[in-house]
Formats: sequence, C-alpha cells, structure tokens
Amino acid sequence: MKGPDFQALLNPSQYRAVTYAGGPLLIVAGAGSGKTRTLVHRVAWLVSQGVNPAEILLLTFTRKAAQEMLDRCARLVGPEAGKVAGGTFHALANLLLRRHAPLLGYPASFGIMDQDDSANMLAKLKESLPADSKGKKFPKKAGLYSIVSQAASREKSVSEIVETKFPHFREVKREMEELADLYERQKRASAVMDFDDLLRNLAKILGQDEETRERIAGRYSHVLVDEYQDTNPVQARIAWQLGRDSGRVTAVGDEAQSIYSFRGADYQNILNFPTLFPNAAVLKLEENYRSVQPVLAVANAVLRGAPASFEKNLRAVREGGAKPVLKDTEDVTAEAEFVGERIAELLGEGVSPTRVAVLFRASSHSFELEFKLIKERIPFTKYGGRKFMERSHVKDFLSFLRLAVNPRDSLSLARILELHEGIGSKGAESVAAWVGGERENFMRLAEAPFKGKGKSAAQDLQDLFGIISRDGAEIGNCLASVFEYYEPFLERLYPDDSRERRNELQEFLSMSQGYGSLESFLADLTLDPPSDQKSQSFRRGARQDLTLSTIHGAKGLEWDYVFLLSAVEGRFPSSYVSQDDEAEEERRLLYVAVTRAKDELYITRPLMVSTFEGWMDTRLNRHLAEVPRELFDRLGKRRGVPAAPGPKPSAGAARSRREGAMEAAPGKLSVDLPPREKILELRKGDKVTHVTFGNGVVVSSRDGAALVNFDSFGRKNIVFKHSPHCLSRR
DNA sequence: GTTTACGCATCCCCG
DNA sequence: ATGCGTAAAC
Repeated sequence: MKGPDFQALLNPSQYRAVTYAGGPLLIVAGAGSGKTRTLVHRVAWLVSQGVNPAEILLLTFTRKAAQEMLDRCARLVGPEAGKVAGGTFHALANLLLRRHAPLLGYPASFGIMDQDDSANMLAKLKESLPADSKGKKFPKKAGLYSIVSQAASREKSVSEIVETKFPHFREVKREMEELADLYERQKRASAVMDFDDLLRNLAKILGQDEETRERIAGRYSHVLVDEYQDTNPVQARIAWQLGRDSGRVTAVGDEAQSIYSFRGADYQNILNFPTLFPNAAVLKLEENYRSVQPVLAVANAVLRGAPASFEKNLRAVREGGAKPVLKDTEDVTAEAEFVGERIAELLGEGVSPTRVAVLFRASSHSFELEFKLIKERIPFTKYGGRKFMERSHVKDFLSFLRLAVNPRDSLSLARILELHEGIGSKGAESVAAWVGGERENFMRLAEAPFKGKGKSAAQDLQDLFGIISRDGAEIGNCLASVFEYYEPFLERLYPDDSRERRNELQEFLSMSQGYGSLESFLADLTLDPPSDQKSQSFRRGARQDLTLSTIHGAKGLEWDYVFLLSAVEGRFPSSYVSQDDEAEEERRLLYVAVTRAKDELYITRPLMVSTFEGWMDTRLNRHLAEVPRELFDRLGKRRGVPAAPGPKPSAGAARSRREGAMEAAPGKLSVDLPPREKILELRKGDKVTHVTFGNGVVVSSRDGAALVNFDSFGRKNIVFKHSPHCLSRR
C-alpha cells in the first residue's frame, strides 16, 4: 500500500518516532510538540506498511480522543483506518469482559457502576459495620470511595492508602478494610463492577489464564497508548500483558502533564516504562509548535522547580509574541469584569469565539464570569461538568433499565422501591433480601413482603418488569414503558421542574437509537456519559462557542487566546493540597493550563476572595510566584490607586469596601473586612425586600446569607454578602 | 419501628 | 441545588 509522504509531513524527531520499527517505544512528547500528530501518523504509517488495521489497538484517555485520532488517520490512509480498535482502557475492558467475565464467576450481563453508585453502595454498607465502630470519625461517602478506589487502582491495600494519603483517618483503618471487604462482596452478589473492577478483572483474567491472554494479546500485533503519564498501575499492567509477546508497544506521554493522581494515575508509570519493557527505545519530541516563545518561557519557568524527570528541553518554533499578562483584580467580580471585557473586545475585533478559552481549577470558579457573559450576551459552552448523569431523575430512570438487564442489581432495585410512597430504606431492604438476587424471585416480585402502603407498588412493578426484562425486548419499547411508569413519580418528586426533567429523560429515547441491546446502551452511558446539557448556555451549534473549561477538561486542547482564572492559593492550588506530591501535581496542572495558549495568555489574580470566614487576602499561586516577574506583563498592579468612586449601585457595593488600595506585593496584608454594621444582620421573622424576588420573610439566617420565604417566589437562599444592596429590611 | 419533613452544610478534577 | 442528620409524624 502506498502511503502519504511521512517525511515531508513531519519533523525529523517526529519522523523517527512514527517510523520506528523496533520493539517497545516510548515517545516523550513535551506540550505542543505534536504528540497527537505523531501518534496519528504512526498508526497511519503502520497501516501503510501493510499492518492489518484490525490488529492495531489504540488506547486513549477518552473515547472522543480515539474517535478524533482515527478520523485523522482515515484522512491520511483512507477508511481502512476505521477498523483500528480504538477507545479507553475501560471500554476495552468492558468489551473483553462481556466475553470472558464468566471465567471470574460474573455473568456476561454484569452491570457497571459509576462513581456515584459506588459511593452510595459504600455509604450504605458503612451503616452495617459492627456497632463498636459507631461514633468514630469516618470519611464521608466521597472519601470512602476515594480510599477504596485508590487502593484498587494503585494495587495497594486499603490500610496502606489510609496510612499514606489519609492519615487523619488512621483510627478507622480496620473498619475501612472491613468496609472494602463488604463492598467487594456486595458487588459480586449484585453482579456489578465499578470502574476499577473493569480494569482489575481484565488484568486478572490476563494474568491467571495464560491461554486466554495469548489469544487476546495475539489479536493485537501493535498496541499504542496515549497519555501514558495518566495511566494507573493496573492499566500499565494491562498494556504489558497485551504487548509483551510482540513487544510492539508504543506509549506516548509527558510526565510533566500528569494530572490524574486522584484517580490513581501514577507518573512513575511513564518513568518506569523502560523497565517494564526492557530494551525500549525512548524518543523525545522537544520542538513546541503551539505557543509563542514568551508563553513557553513561563511554562518552562513553572517546571523549573519540579523534581527531575526525562529532562526535556522545550524549544519554541514560533518567534515573537507577547508576554503573558498577569492581572491583579480586586475580587472575583472584578476578575469576571476584566475577562469578560477583554473577551468582548476580542470578539468585537472579529476573533472567532472558538479561538478563545477560559480555564479554571474548579468548575465553580467561573460562576461570576458566566454571569457576566450572559449579561453581555456572549454565548459560551462550559466543559468539565458531568452533572447530567448525577441528576436524581436520571439515576432513577436508569435504575429501571439496569435492573431489567441485571436482576441481581440490588442497589438499583432498592432505589426504585424507595421511590414509592410507604417504602423507605428498611422496606426496600427487606424486599431486596427476599429477592436475593434470584431472577425467578424477581419475576414474581408481587409476592415479596411489601408492607402497608407499599403493597400497591408490588403488582405494578412486577408488570413493568415483565415487559422490560423479557428476552428480546426492544430498547425503544423498554424506554417507553419505563417512561410511562416513571412519569407520575416525576410529578410528585419534582413538582417545580418536572417538565424540564421529563424533556431530559426524553433525550434517552433518541440517544438509544442504533444500540442493539439495552446492556450496551447502559455500558456506553456509564463509560462515556453525555455532558451536562444545562451548562450550555443558549444551546446553539455545537462547536461555535467560546469555551469555558476546567484545566482537566482542557487536556490536549489548544486555543489562540487563553484566560486562566483565580491563580491564587486556596483556589488554585486548591485548599485541599496538603502533601508535597499533591502540590507537585498542582504545578503540573498549572503547566498544562499555561501550555494551552498559542498566542495570548492572561492569568488573573483576585486580591481578595470570600470564604466562609469572610473576605480573605490572597497570595499568588505558589508556582507562579517562582516565575521571574519580568516574564510577565503586569497589568493593573495596583499601586496607589485611588479609592473606588462613590456608591455605584451594583458591583460598587462590594468594591467600595476596599478603600485604601491594596499593595499587590507579597507579604502580610491587613484583612480589610467591611465594618461590621454594614453587613445586614437578619434574624428569623424579619421582613425584607429583594430586588428580584420582592417581599418576603426571613426563615433563617447566618453570616451574609439568609433563607427567605418570598411572597410570590417561595423559599430562596439569598447570599447577600457579595451584593448587600440586593436585600434590605422593610 | 419506619417514613417523611425539615434544617443545615457543602459545592474540584473523571472513566 | 443536593445530600445528610435529626426530629416529628405515621
């Protein structure tokens, strides 16, 4: 087969990597060095060399990334590239386990739990721990999940994780072990796997059954792994199990961009690649095509203080360009003003919104900006939220479907039962226990020990499941039946916005088009959840908008103009950071953020932020503080700025508090809290007026916020410490 | 003993 | 807005 002229399309180091014909290969690719390009061309090159595309396995971080790469491949070598097996480790595991899970005693129709499910199961199991552990300080459910999952994905014991990562929960180490044990058992009894199980169980099969391993590994003559720095030890093991026979393994990554340790990723993986695969070649890509030199200078300065690794030396190919701007603003409102204004300016100059992105550490950091953008009527799309699948009506709805596929899924059963009036957690538990994970029992649910008011649910449920868990039931019919059954619950549970929620559920009908089985539809929904529909303001054509994204969500992407919000201690790095390794991860995160920018980079720093304790002075992000000041253009360095002019109606209220401008230089700054009496002090029963909601009565209040029962809007929580003028006593 | 209602705190990144 | 813990209602 004749392929494209690779030599002409690539620089010499990329070309070497693309056409490397030996054994294991590690491509250490600095930010913007054409990593994806190289990987895409390598796949294309393999195909052009006559390798059967179906024998190429391309493992990526997200499903979308795989799809995009294969599309690009197809443009190089034709539709053949579509036969390449591409996807995430989890998707691969799902695929293989559907066939091989019975080796581990799982039915092929096992369910998949998302993080929320896992956390809920753990929280429920916590209740059943022996009595002597009651009263001790336990992690909350998110913490439970984090501990158990980190243990699984790092191949460590729960005790070890507690000792090293959660030392403050050392007293309940034994209980955590016990809990993890119960969790394993319940998952098995329910025939469900969590995200870690998918990987672990695949690794287990590949490890314990040599014949199966050889057969599976034999299917793939070439294995390529993208974003290798964000693999966890189990994933590295899988790569090894699949690739060690042929030795034809290519890993691509950049240890400086490893930002997923909270998920068990370990950048040691990439450092250890040459050990895992002896005689691996290590090739580096060090030319940066993306950013102008001044942006890269900041990026390199951020990395300077990092522990040594592969010693890359990133060189900017592009010359010229402006220094990144480091902008001090009074507070987050002023920050949003500044960013919003600058974006409006850019768009006014004719810059396409798709060339602009705003990045931040945490989703909530963009709230003020979202306000501002809506006010300015600038459409944006926010990435990084995955709320949709977490909404309770979505979980309710999916529980029906899961149960239809997998009658052993007692968690889903309990969730459904508890929807009904008169059935609470105890009632649900006793019914679930009666079913005992037996399909026959499940199919005659009406005979289960329902009590009191709950009895009326029994027959209806049995009828429903009689329809939807029949073999060969049409997906569309199943969805419609569940929809019909669930609709009355929507009305009862969410009287305020049942319409909207109904519409969201309706989306499932179209989403399910093209799926052959309910099982594969559910697996896809869990492994590749649709993003939050509500976060897309003005809901217009998909990729037309300005991008708002978490830094994590911006991984691998680039824009001409990049804004980074709130680069201050407590927000970024987040206040969670306590250990050195966590701080180092924040450094890499900053590096990722900075290297997303091609032409212009703006970093903003609100000098004050409000926390639950009140207004606090901020310090610059510690890693930015290490960067020589002369590498930045320092706009708005507030030296002797006069007091803000008189009381402006809106933002002025927050602003005028800070009369006597702050010096931006580091050091101790006086906390400039507003005089006490300026904050409205409210108590229960006070009559108030709100600019938007009109008259109401205070139900309860704490510092700077109040729950108010409005005459015509009902109950609302008003946080007025940011905007005191909104609410007044009458 | 269970369920439900209500007040209260919390709200980071993701397959 | 959502979820958790506690108090009132069933």
